[in-house]
Amino acid sequence: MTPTKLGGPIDLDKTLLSGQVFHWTRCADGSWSGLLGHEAVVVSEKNGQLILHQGTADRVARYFALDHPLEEIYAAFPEEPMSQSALAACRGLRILRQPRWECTAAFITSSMKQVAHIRSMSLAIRSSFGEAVEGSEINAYPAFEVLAKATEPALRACGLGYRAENLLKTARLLADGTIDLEAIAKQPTARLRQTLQMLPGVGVKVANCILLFAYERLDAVPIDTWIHRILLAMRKGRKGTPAQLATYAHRRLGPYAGYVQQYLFHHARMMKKEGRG
DNA sequence: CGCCAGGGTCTCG
DNA sequence: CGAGACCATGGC
Repeated sequence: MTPTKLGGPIDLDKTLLSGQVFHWTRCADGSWSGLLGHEAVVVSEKNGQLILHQGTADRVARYFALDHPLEEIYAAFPEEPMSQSALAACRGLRILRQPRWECTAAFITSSMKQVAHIRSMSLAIRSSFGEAVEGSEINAYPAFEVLAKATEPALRACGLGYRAENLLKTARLLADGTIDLEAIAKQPTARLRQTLQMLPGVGVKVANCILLFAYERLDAVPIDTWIHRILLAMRKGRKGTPAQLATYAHRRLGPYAGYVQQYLFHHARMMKKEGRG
């Protein structure tokens, strides 16, 4: 197809390398290939604009959240120095709108894992259980109905370790209709967080990742080890319970706290990578 | 090689 | 309620 300009501004590398999604692959020419469900997509970036090379324009534009009002979001960033330097370093990073199940499954496997290994687990699960997609190197993420029929050893063979049991139990809860990831989207955030935490392997941190990345709750703040350290630094080392830290994050990071959090997270990781050379 | 990773859950005091 | 142990695996 003829390359089409979809809009922007966007920083594609930062968006796809910031640890919110794990299956995209950067090609030698700088373009990115990935999947939206069962559709193969190829995109690139030119002058801060998203260029579509393969895929359905409106679906891709929605996935990359080109409608998020970045300037309004940036205006709501805290004046606080760490947030401002993260903003300066990560302009154009967008929070994607991911498929619910795929995002839920990926973050169930994420506990005590580095981003690189979450990716390898995702690819292994796709390879073992997913359907082939024409025009794509990788398979689609398997539906929960498919994983519900898998075995724990088969999931462990994908590198999941103790997380295999959680993913399997969650897939079975969804397959038997106990929870409907689409129907619960209309719940208010606090209740939706509680509902998600009914899934095995989903605690408050993973629930907040799912809220932010798959349910458009841009004020949700996942507090992992990185954000934990950053919040403690903002509080000048003053400690507190997880709930107190969450309340602090909410108040301090503002109405788009999830966006601020993602910029802080990505910026901190990139700084460490630079430090290693 | 030893440390730590986008944690959750259960048990104990 | 809060702290600690335990859970597998791989990158660095």
